[in-house]
Amino acid sequence: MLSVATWNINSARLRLPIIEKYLEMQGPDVLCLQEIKCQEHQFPADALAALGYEHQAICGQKGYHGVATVSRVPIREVTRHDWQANGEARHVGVEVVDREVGGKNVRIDNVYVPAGGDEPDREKNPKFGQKLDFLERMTDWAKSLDVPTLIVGDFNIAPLESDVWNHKQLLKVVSHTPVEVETLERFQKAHGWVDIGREHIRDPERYFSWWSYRSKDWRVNDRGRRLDHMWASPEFAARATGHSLLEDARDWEKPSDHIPLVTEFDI
DNA sequence: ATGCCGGTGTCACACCGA
Repeated sequence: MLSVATWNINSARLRLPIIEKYLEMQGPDVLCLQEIKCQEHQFPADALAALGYEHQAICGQKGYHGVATVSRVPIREVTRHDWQANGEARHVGVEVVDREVGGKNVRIDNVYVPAGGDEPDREKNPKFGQKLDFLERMTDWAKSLDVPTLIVGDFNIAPLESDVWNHKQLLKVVSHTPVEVETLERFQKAHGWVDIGREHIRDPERYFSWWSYRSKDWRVNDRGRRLDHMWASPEFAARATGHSLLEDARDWEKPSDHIPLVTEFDI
């Protein structure tokens, strides 16, 4: 049994109390955090180790972005890709020690895809181009993968109509534009990734993982999007036995605007 | 719904999120 969770935490330091609450409540074997918003030496490593998450791979930077994978089962950091080619901390890849699928140790890649700015036009908005380029480099990486891999994190794209509160209203909003969805589809096809979330909560059922801070009464208005994902190699995904969301976490004290997702595997 | 919120960093604001 191996359980893996992903959560865009929007500051690991500010939200240490709810990280601890989550780990004590759900106790996944591995937790992948995005937007830790700190440098590696500022990450609350000791507090998480005290809860049993002593194996850690942290890729941070000052103030923004940053990812960390913490685990209570042994992991080995294997890569940090700079898929945006600008030095930002948006990926860390680990191997899970002695957990095999098809005779090979499984890998978990934790990624924070760039948001992409406001305007969905790479001529007017360089950040949008950087987001697409990031995904193209991820796709090149995926083509060469030869180990069972789980890639999780904030993809900052809600690909399906049922992944957003209003498909038509969001067609020109970055995160749900056709060009982003097509670019993500090319990534998916490059490795045959299985969208584990949608294997368990099937389209067209509502499935959101993020609600803006700006919309009051998030539960009433429910203007959410599915920006966070857990995608696995086919043979790895076949071992998934369960998948769930923790919507209640959006109402915790000083909440993140994202909620945690977790998948259990028979490994 | 281009923001009514909410992070960080440096010191009243900028910049970022999506």
